[in-house]
Amino acid sequence: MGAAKGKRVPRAVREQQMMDAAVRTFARRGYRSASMDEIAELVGVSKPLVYLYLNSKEDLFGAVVRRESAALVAAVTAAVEKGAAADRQLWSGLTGFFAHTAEHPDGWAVLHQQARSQGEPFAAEVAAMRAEIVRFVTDLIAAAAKEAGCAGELADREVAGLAHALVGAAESLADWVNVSVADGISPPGAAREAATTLMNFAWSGLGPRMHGERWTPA
Amino acid sequence: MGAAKGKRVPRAVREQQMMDAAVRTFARRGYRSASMDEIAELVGVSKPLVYLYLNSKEDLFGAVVRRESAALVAAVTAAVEKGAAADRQLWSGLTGFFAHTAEHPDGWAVLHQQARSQGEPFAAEVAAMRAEIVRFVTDLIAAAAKEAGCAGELADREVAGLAHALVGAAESLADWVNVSVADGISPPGAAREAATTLMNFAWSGLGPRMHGERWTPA
Amino acid sequence: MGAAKGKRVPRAVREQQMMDAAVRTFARRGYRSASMDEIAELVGVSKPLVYLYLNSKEDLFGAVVRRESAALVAAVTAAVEKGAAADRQLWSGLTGFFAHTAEHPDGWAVLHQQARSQGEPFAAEVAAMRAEIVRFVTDLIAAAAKEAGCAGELADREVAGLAHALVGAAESLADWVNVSVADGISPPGAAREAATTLMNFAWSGLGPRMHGERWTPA
Amino acid sequence: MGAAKGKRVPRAVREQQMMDAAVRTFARRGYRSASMDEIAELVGVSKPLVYLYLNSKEDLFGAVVRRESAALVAAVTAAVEKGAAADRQLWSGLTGFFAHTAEHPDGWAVLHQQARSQGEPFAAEVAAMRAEIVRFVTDLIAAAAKEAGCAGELADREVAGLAHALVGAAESLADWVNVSVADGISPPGAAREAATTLMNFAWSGLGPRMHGERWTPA
DNA sequence: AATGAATGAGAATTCATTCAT
DNA sequence: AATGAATGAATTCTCATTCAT
Repeated sequence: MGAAKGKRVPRAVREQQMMDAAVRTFARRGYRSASMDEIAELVGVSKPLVYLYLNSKEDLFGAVVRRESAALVAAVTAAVEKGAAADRQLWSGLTGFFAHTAEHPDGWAVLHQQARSQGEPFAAEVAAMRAEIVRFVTDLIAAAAKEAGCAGELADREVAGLAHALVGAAESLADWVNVSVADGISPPGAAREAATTLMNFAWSGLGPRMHGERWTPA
Repeated sequence: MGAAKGKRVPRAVREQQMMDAAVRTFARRGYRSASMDEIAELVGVSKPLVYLYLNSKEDLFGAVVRRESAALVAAVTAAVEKGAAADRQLWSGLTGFFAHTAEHPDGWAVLHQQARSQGEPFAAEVAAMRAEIVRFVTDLIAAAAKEAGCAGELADREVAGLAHALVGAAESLADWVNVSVADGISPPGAAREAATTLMNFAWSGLGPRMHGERWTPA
Repeated sequence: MGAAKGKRVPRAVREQQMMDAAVRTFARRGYRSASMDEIAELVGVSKPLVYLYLNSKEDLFGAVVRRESAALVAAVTAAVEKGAAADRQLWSGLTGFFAHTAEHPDGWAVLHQQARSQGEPFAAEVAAMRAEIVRFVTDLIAAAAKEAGCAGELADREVAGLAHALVGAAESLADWVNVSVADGISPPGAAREAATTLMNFAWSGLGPRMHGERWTPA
Repeated sequence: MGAAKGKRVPRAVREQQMMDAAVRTFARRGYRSASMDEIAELVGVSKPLVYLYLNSKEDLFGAVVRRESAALVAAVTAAVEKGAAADRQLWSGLTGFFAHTAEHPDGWAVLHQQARSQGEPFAAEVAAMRAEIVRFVTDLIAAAAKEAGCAGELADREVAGLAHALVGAAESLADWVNVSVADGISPPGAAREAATTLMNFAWSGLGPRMHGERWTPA
């Protein structure tokens, strides 16, 4: 892969190529095992150029983490149908999430598996991004509770717990979908299917679900 | 530090000491960054002895992963109230899971964060263990469906998806609980609380929950 | 920083700017640690321009050494009161030496500390310059001896030794004065003071000095 | 050269071998240009062993500087005839200095040329050692002045200046002797000759010397 | 049961230097 | 007169691993 070997590419473009290669390499090898040599070779460029543009392995990883974080948040944000009912907003956001992770499995692996298992600079960065999403979900749950006229039934801590559970469930499903799909089935359908399954689980609950009740996007 | 520096310790004991040190080191540094030097020093023995007993870093990590996997599965299995209703079994298993991860944060970190982000030998091992748990949950859900007289309502794939979602939610909650508790609240109570929160989420669903419905262990 | 960033500067001027930056950088970092990047940045031009004008790091250092050598020799030569008595000539030359090294500490550091500790091309260059000064001093001592009617008392080798001692004493005093003065006392006065101290030491000797004898410029 | 290639040498011995090789290499190449590879090869050992024992290039250089500093101070101290007259003490100390620098030219080069031109950690260390010697000389001059009944004639600052001049003269002569002798003439005689020349210069002064006066050790 | 001595193989990082414009 | 893009060649340092006792 790695960019047609044409020489003299402008810096901004090269930097993106380098980050692309880095995402791929970090996802496959892990932060420590990935070598700057491999990344440079993947871009079709010498190592010093990578250092000239991105300073160090640590900086490169940081830049990658930030870029992928921002992309994920942007994808989810863009997918949410603002103004809709809380459950509908949740469902659309989840659809965006599953679609994005399916389309960018390496970016997702860097965020979810590599960055979190590295020490403080990176784990914290991803944790912050995740906290942002958890907060979004928390707000939606609280909003839904208010809409439903539920007063005080749900303690703040329980809402937070539910949000964490929901986000964790989504992450787990994303992995499962990506693994079981590999790269065959159409992502759009799969993303909506996964989001619906999750809403059925989270919104309706397993108990009611067993009596044939089901949550639907409509 | 760690083990008392008395010499001439029997092999079986030394091996456990080494694995203890390895769990701690791998959890804190990650597989690649952890050094055999640090592990040996933590045990208070020389590196060659670690190699004599555990062969290689890879083997040591594998042994650690297997030991921690087995311990986790054993803890969950032991906690399940066999013969009880499906939801009660689920709840008791989750309680065991939360209690174990809270008591063994390093072991849980090795399994959940480190082993999964390493290449094939280890990721597969953890995946197998996880699959075992997912299958257990899947069976419980299916059993509950049968109990409820739900026929064909739940496709196999959907059940599998729900199980994955539930397991992911549990993992996420485990991290959240361990972080937010640090080492303050009593773990037993925290584990039951987390399990209950998760059952409320998973079994009753967010929708019903908002109208005051709540799942209880009793 | 450094030179105003105006473009299109004539070559001769740019070359001096580059050598100025080089003197400063070599003095502070040493030959090996100084980087062409830093020098170029200090001038406010790109590295290729430095190479275009000065060929290589080695050439640049050589040019700097030669320029600073010549400047030092010129300063001393200009300060010597030709035709005066030998001791008076020596004193005036020393005054010029101390004044120059105080005014050009970076140039002096490059000559005295950096160039001498580098390999053959540069150490030899500085040694040649130093030899020139030693010869000048040697001649002065020989002349003084002749004036004093001292015949054969002083072997050539001893005169050479005395000259080397005197030059070394001057170098040492130059460092001491520059350090202890930092940038406080007026350099002109300091230079004359140092020269007088040294003449007292070298010409009168410590023994006589202790009985109140003292050498004076007049 | 470098130690018979026999394997399994005790650590303490190896460390000395490494420092010997380092002195030689640093003296010839300079701190920056010397490579750990070359040092290791000179010892007949692999690079990792050098790092295992001496930590880093910086630490190795520091260890070398401290060892050579201590050796020089010890040599001078041992050579001083305690209790003798001030000039005699000075002469004997100088003899020790010239003998030591002649016997350990690489050590002297590391101290005088390399360490001083490196940045703060090392330059300061050598400066401290040198200051110790300057103080010793200062005290001798002051003592001589007191012996001579010279009261207040010599200001403290002038004494300090004279001491600096004397030390610088000695350093310069050491270089000159080592260069002009290379490794031919008997060092003991050369050291005494250099010391005597310097005492003639410093103690009697050039002026008196020209009238046939001469300082003698006796 | 245990260790001091030693290394092969790599990894990140830096730097003087050139090419094409 | 001047520069953005690019690299070959080191160099420091680390680590899993073994040997001889």
